[in-house]
Amino acid sequence: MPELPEVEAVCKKLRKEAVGGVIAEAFVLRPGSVKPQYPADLDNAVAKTILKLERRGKNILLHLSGGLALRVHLRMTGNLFIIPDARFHSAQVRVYFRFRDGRGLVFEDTRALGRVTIHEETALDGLMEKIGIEPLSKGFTAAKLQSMAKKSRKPAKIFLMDQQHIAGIGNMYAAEALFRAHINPKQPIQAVTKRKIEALHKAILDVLRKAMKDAVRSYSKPGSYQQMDFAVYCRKAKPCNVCKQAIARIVQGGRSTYYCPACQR
DNA sequence: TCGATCCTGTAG
DNA sequence: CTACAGGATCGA
Repeated sequence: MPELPEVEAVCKKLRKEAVGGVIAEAFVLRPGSVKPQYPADLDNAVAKTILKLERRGKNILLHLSGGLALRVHLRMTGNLFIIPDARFHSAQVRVYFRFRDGRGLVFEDTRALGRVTIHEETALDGLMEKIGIEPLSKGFTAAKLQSMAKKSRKPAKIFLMDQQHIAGIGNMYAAEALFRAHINPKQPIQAVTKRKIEALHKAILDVLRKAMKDAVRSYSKPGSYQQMDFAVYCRKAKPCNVCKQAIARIVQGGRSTYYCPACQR
């Protein structure tokens, strides 16, 4: 489930507990979770201190001493958190680090689609260059969105989910933002009117900020993501809150898209 | 830009 | 049993 707000919530919680931690040992319980690297590469984290933790799009970056950084991507079902004793971790944990003080930094991931990789800081910069603008940053203005939209012929929904344009928006919040802005997900983003692009800009901010509050709240208990009240997402055939028309489900880029055919023309 | 792929779990 | 799940990447 994690999109930007959920990943941000994970980071907030983790930052307090993990920064300053010294890694004593790395354990790869599922080799696939560290691909395309070798499990042994994570051993390079041993004896390093976690200096700083940040989020970039949906990536969690743990900067270590010695010019290295861990990159964690939660994908669909991942979660990253601290446990008091590294020895007592759940069966779903794919990778974990034991701190010198005995605590565990664990990467739990039911579907095992997520990844934990280690990089030289310089190499990481290269990877992160491809990630688009942070939607909650100052630079993300309606004008900026407009200028990006003008250059893309992608359907609006696909455009929003493309991490190279805007970082951190996934399937749920893309659908919700488009609904609020009355934009048809199939419409080429290029062809969306300036007025609607402005509405979309506001919708993105509103949806993400709202979800951020929910996500932070829900993280008092680890392991579960809060869901906001969705207007269209996962509401196939249910009546639209605004016009009572049945919410439609279509497939775009192999993913479900939910929208109101009446409100989003 | 489409489809396959990486995985497991759950709902119908 | 099949369909579907909030993501990203790769090759055709």
